[in-house]
Amino acid sequence: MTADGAPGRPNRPPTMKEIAVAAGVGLGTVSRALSDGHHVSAATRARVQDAARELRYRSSALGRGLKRQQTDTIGLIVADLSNPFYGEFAQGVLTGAQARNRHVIVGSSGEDPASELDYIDLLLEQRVGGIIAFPTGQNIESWEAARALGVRIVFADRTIDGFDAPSVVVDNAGGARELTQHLIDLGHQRIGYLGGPLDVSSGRLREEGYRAALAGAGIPAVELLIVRQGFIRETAHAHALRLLDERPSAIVASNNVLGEAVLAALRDRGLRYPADVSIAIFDDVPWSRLTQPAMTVQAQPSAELSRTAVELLLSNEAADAEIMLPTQLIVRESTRTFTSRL
Amino acid sequence: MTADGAPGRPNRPPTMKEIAVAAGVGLGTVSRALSDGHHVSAATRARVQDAARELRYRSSALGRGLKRQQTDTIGLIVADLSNPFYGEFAQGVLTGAQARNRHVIVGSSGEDPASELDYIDLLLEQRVGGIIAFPTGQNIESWEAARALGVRIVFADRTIDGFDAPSVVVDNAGGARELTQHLIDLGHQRIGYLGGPLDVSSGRLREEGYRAALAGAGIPAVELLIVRQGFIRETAHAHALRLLDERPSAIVASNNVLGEAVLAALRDRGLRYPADVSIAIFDDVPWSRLTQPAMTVQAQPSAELSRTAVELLLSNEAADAEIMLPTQLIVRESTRTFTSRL
DNA sequence: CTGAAAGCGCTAACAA
DNA sequence: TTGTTAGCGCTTTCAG
Repeated sequence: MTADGAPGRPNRPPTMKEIAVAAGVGLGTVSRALSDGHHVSAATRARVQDAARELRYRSSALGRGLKRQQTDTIGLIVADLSNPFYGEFAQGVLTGAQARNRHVIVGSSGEDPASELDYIDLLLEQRVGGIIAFPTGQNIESWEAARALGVRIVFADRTIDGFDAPSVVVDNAGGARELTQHLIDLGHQRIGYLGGPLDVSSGRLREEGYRAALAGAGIPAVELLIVRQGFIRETAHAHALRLLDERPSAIVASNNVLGEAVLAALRDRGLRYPADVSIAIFDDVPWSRLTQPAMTVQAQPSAELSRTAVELLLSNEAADAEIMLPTQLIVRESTRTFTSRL
Repeated sequence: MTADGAPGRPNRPPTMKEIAVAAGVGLGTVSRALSDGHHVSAATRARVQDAARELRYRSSALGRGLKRQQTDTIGLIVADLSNPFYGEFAQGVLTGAQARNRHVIVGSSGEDPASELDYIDLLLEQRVGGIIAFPTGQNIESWEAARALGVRIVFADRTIDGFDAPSVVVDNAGGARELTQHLIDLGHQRIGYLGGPLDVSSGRLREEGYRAALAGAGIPAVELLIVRQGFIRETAHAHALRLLDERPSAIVASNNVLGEAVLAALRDRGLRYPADVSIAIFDDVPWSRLTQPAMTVQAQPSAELSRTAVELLLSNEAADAEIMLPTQLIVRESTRTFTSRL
């Protein structure tokens, strides 16, 4: 009725040796019977398994890891789990890991290199077998060190110059360019851009895509219309307001959080979209089709992104394998033909 | 210039023994110098630390955990990381854990007891020190077993009948009641409810709150207006449509994903809110203020929820400590006075 | 303050 | 097929 052992006092789980005694076999036999099952007679194996079940045996990943000098652990470093993009990605990684009998230590860097470094060290201490990360772009030496230690590194969404790791990214430049081009096709010229920092490759490439579209149409880039910030919620609102005050006729927001900020800023200023300003967002999230009008977005295949990242981690792709996934432009109602105000 | 050691071949990280040799001291001294630093002369400690830095020493959590028979690992089992509510919660746990030099193995059960069981077993194998979970309500025996093994359990948002664990919840019943009462105060009588499963305590309590509000106002509960489903995205849309077809004048959605589904269903049916039907959502998310009209919600203090969960896990509160956090009704524009159609 | 040694639970190599 | 043994890296006695 009650739990076995003295309740209240933390019980130690049974060890293999105890199973061996209970089953009347040697230690090695238990190990074999419980793992591959090779080199053990069916009868013995059954006896061992019975004993293990009886005593509620739980193998110790600690002992196994120490002996084998490797673990089944995957490290995942995202930028911010409260951003649904990372949430979906992490969910995908978890699902993939569970299917392969692995578990995941998750870290969230907040785009802060110091925090990222913390996590790298931590994961190394845990002797993880591999790490999937959205790198901040710093800490190259630690990434090198990790790899030198035999830890497989896979970068998602971003790459780092000077450090080749297998990576899976979306076509950031192409996607941003297409998004901007869509606005240009609608007749917009004064197109604002609310973007992330340039030292993150995805941020840089999206801005390049934006600029490329402008250049392709012969529209000069106006620096006042290009506002950069940290991809982070905190400061986004103020930046969005600043951008709005430059009176663009359309705005490209380079991720979903920034898109939220633009909408909030719009509301603050009493402006309406797409009447007063067209809005296009890089990154799709569930709410984008719920707003009235619904948002025009460049969707990223987040499920495929995470699935590919896990595959890449567990496969033997070369270090310079860079898989690029296409984005998909979804035109809804937040963008419309430019009409001069007044 | 290149990494030390033969590049390409997975290098083994240096062990304490190697540090000991390099620093010309004994193994035990290295351990002491690198951990508490007690019982070691300042000079020796400095020498050891230098050697450790020199050789890029990374302690092995495996060795330490095996010897100490405990780890700094925290297990976290949520229902679905792609749901922003869990994303925010997980982010909070990660932040709290990092501040306390702990790391987190995250699992996502998808509300599936079998998956939850998988994760419990896995975390037990890893010899985690504690687990924070949104329990499915099943697997009581495994929770018991975990506790018997000395693993501290903290439940978040939900409790399980028949298993007392320290827990932090929000006032689900009170919050749902208040949300429903708000609708009643606006003159609504035919109030639909889109809810979660009854075997999850938060789902059950929210429905009870809804029913209590109705009962308090002398409004009979109409079972056709009460639609239950899995708190999950997949089937939510169809259920929302079904509920809409019952022609309620107002709807309570019992979490943010269900709220999304209601909005999408509304759009499908060509209905408008709050003109055709008032909408109130349990659970606040960033997009709720971005829709036009903005959503009336019952906000949960997710930051406080996760912070409390971590504190509870790391403290020594009694097993039956149940901390209940208040929710906050935020009335926006999606609810309005009932006016008979036609 | 410091060194030596035992042993945590497990796997793998070697004997039998 | 099975038992025995060594040892993974670390902490923690116990001597000195």
